[in-house]
Amino acid sequence: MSSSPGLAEVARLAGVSLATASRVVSGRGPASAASREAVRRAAAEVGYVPHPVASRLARGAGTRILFAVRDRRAGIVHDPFVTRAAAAMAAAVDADGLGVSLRHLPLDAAAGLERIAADRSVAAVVLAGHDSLDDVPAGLRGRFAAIGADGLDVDSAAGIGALLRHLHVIGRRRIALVSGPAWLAAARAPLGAYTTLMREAGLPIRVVPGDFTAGRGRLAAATVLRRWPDTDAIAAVSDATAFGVLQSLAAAGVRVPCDVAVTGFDDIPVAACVSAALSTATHPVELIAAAAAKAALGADSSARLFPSRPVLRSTA
Amino acid sequence: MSSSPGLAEVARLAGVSLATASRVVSGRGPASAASREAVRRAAAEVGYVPHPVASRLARGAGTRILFAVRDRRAGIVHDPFVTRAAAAMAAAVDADGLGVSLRHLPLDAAAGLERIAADRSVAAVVLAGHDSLDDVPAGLRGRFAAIGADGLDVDSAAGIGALLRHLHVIGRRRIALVSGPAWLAAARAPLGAYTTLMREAGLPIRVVPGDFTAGRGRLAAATVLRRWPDTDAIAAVSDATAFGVLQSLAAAGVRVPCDVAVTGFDDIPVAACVSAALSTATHPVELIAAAAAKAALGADSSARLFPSRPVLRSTA
DNA sequence: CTGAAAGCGCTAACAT
DNA sequence: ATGTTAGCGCTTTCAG
Repeated sequence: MSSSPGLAEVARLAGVSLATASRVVSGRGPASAASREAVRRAAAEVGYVPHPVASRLARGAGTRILFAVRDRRAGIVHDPFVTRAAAAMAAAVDADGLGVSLRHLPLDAAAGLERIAADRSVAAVVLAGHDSLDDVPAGLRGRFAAIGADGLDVDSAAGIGALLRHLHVIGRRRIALVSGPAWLAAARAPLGAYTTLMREAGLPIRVVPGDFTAGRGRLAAATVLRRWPDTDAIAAVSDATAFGVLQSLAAAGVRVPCDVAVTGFDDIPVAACVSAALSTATHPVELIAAAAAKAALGADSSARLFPSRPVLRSTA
Repeated sequence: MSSSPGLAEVARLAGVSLATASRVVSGRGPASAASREAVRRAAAEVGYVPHPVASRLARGAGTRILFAVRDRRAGIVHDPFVTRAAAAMAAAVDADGLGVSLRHLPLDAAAGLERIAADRSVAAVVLAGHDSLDDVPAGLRGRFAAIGADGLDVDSAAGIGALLRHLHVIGRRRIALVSGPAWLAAARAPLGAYTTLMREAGLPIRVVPGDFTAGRGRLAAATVLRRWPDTDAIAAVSDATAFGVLQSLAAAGVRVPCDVAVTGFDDIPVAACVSAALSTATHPVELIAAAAAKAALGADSSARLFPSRPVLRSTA
């Protein structure tokens, strides 16, 4: 009933050395079937729970994976996609006894990456928003991955392609694309897919640049309507952009999908819900979560009840 | 130019003992101004970067804070609110060299909590979805916080109250509430606020239970319309519910806000955008993020390009 | 294949 | 206030 049986306890009970017990439990290094069995049994008997922190310290490995997001705005860490990703990682590494931390990196990330490489508590790094991987320090070699710049990304060309084909199938022949910003590497694939497919089908190319936001989606739709009034479909490269397009079309009295069909990309949760600009009240989830983390760590913050502010829009 | 100067190096350079250096650097324990200064200088000189993992191992503290969400569905870890919270924590603990991991706990969480308490890699725990804190093991005492059950929550009573007052100001007198499930502690505050305010204002009480989802919002709105046809406002306790209400009203030909005003709660990002059910394509952010985490940790997964599936709804 | 021993980098008594 | 001395729990050469 001691606090927590360690590997030493297990080794003694199994009649082997600490080293052997370690080899068996961690699965690295040789071990005879006999001792393997003995250690297994002993571990089960005393209810051995490994201590990842000790293990990692001994190995010189860190205990957290750092999710570093490069962006102009520090608020990027609250971006829905970033949070989805961070949470997914946090769930993914749980079983390994690791955690993930999230960090915003300004555009000139070189220095930031050096500091990360020097931090021995960092087991590995996941980068996002890094178009070029040239500035990744050597110290990170072998222990980082880059979403969106490393072949590690959604197959947006195929996704957009499937949607464009669908539009063609339902008879649309004058399809416009609201693309991502031209300078963004991640925006090339959808644009390429669009261009290729339109050419193959002998259809006109109608591209208006966007930036993944609803605001630019609104502008883009207006531009499309003005420049090519006979457009019968608009494909946007993000759901947010599509929402903007829809708003713009509604304002112009264009019926969807009879007059103009619209497609987005992402399938964010609300994509399935219609809505009007909603009157509501804020819910400071981030503040509360951060406070909870601090509180759990022992810092007794005074604030326990967080204010909610009404946000009045068009429904009330 | 050695790999990483340790505290020993700093201590030697500062001409003090390891212990003193530790005291200064960690800030715990006494230290004369003189040695404090010496250590500071030495640390800066060699570019000392503390090793949180070693520190925490020596202290017997864990290296991650575990966000444990109790719910019926394992998919709760992808809930937008959960991800927002998890990401916010991950950003909050970054500076401390800690990480956060995310875990789903089934409804009979007792066993799960025991295991968490026994895991020495866990520095602290943040609980969500735990209405009662009776089943929290003693081993977690002093190192956990509970969102929603510990006074650590949004002030929803005030938030809803402000909205209701607004509705009253704009002349609404027959206000219905789509509440949360009756058995949920978190649902009591909004309901209480509503009841109190309606009574004080001498207005009728019209409550229909919901469950925070859009689906129940739709049903609830229909119920309201049938039961109290003269209702001129519907307050929902979540934005998702409000979206459902809006859909239902639109289907019934009720104009918003002229006929019926609607309010939600949460201010989720899309609350400001209108939309029709959108045709789009999936974007498996979670899969990619999890793969990225694994890849960063050295597991060479084969999948690098993740499939996107078209989701056809009403706009195309 | 196995064991003894020397750490990983820092902290915490205890004594001075 | 400071130094000495054991560890934290596990890994890993290096012999045997």
